[in-house]
Amino acid sequence: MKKVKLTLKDVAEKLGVSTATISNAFNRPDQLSAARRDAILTACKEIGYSGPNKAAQILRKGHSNIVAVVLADNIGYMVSDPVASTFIRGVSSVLQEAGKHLLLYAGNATTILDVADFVDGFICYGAPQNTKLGDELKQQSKPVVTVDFNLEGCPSVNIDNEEAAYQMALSAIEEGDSVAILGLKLIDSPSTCRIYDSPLLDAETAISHRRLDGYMRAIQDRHATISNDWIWHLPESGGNFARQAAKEALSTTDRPRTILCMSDIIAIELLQCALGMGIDVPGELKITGFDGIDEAARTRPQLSTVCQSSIEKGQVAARLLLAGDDAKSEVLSFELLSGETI
Amino acid sequence: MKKVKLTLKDVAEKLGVSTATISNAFNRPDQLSAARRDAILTACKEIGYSGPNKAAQILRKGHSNIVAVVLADNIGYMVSDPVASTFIRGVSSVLQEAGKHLLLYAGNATTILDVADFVDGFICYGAPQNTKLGDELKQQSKPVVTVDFNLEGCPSVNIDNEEAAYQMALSAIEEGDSVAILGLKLIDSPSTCRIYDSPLLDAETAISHRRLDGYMRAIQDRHATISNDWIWHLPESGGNFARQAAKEALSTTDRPRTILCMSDIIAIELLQCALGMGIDVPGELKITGFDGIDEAARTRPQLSTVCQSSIEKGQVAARLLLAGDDAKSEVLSFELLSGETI
DNA sequence: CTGTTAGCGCCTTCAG
DNA sequence: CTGAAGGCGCTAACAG
Repeated sequence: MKKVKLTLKDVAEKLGVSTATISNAFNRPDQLSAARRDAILTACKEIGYSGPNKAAQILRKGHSNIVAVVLADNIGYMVSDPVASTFIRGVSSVLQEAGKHLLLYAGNATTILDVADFVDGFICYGAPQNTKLGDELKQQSKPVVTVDFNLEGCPSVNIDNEEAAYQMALSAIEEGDSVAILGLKLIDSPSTCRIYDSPLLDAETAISHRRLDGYMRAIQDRHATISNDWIWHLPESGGNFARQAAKEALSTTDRPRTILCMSDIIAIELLQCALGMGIDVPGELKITGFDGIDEAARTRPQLSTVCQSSIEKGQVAARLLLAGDDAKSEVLSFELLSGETI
Repeated sequence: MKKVKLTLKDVAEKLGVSTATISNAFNRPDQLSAARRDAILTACKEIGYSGPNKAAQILRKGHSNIVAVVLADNIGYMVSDPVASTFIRGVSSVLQEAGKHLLLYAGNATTILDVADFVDGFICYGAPQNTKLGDELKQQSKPVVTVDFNLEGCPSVNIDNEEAAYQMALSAIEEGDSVAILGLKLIDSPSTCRIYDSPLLDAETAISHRRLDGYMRAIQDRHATISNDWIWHLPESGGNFARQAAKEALSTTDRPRTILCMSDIIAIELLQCALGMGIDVPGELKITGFDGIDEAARTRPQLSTVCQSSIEKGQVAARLLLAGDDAKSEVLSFELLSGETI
């Protein structure tokens, strides 16, 4: 209906008051009497003025109430991943309560600078696939909170991945077992493969390597055996990557006694594969997962895994970002779910 | 590192050219020689100027490259719903390619006006839970595309829900069958219940009612029987709503021969429930779903359902929005998947 | 091809 | 409580 765009100035004229008063009526109730304010507000509603233009406010005030959530990968994949979507759910609940908006950003985007100017901050879920984004994030001036990885100088939300992996592996492995690992992104390759001697990626910060460290420590403590051709790299949890790796791992002539999986999605795929091949779990093969997604509790036999609360991660990350400068990194707790696969 | 924020003017001074030239170097390559442009761009990179401030551009140009996707419900629920997240995936793929950003908006938000000023348009997935948003959407001036429902004057993306439901029901129901329906949001209630004589919601536009119409037409054509205490209202697909309704429907003394479900999520829940009670499907009970989610193809027995491509819906919706004024509504095709539950 | 100018719509002193 | 004024940082005309 209304196609004319009213400005603050128009309204001020029409009501015969100063622009400052209108502005204050909307933004600073303490600057004028309640009666006056009410009168103005209702008058505005009648003329069809819904408040100061947001684009102008963003420029003038320097903030927008928009928070960018930078996902590790493309948006499509991330949104259908149960762990990531649960995380987003956590973030959005806190943001919505705080009246902030949620801009979804792909980790494979070319740059982040095209939103850095107007966004109020970044929540970064997993190391962005495009590593350049990490640098840009450091260069720009808006606050950043990272989750499941670290960026120099930014508060982060994590669990102790090394310890979680260690405990999980320790409870799965028995003295002298032969072990294989279905990992996440360990090396720089777009497809499923064993790592062999490939140079490891970001060995210090990536959660996949923290988990790997934990697994290896447990393997040593248990005097179990593994070699680098029994460690698989998976570019991501989803799709066929897990199935391929599962097939490979199960068709080795000397099949491992225990397979440690860095995500539940992978573990579930492996479990289905194994059962399909008539392998007895856990009699002939033990399997562990990681994450504790809902579906893991519904598998038969029930998956043994590490539970971490993605929703809490999201909430904490959002709160850290909103807290501003005095935000300090948090390490969240995890819990072993001893199912029936070990 | 760099904490000083350079402005276009600063840069122009530093390089000894006019501000317009710098602006043109970034925005309108045709306005200056390639050599000059290159020189300027590299100089900018050196001083650490990454381009014109976006907030200012939004104000000045009147657009932001941000598209709001308004979900029916709260963001958290929507993101974990397989149908919705697939839709989002479709939208995001097109937007990303077009260099647009994706702002996720909850359908239960209080207002939409706080982004209308700077967003380039709205894609509305399902009727927003907060019905006020629909009115606001019409009042404001940015383009809107609706999906799975209609808003006066806005292009929309739909399938022919009535016809799809009709065909699905027709192939499930046999002469004289007794039928029940597990529906979606049919009346105004926050919990699962039978509709009885409650006033129907938005009867003309809501997809749930189009589907209901289709079901009823098939029931009539087959001389089958149903009554309004055999039609369930579910506030949403997820959670326990489906389980509750399934239990109710299966525990009636005179159990229906056929149950038509308005989503696969509901149908799968019903199927599990029925199997758990030892009911033979489809021998004693026939079930149909709606949507064609991946999981539906994996149930045992395989679910009979209506397949629609959510990803395509998302892509089409995004393209319609980007097309601007000459966008016209589209009706997408569907397909019956005759599984083993009828 | 380059420089100048007038806003985009608002918020915030500051003096009244 | 009001009115005027100076930008926030940029772009699109228009001159040159």
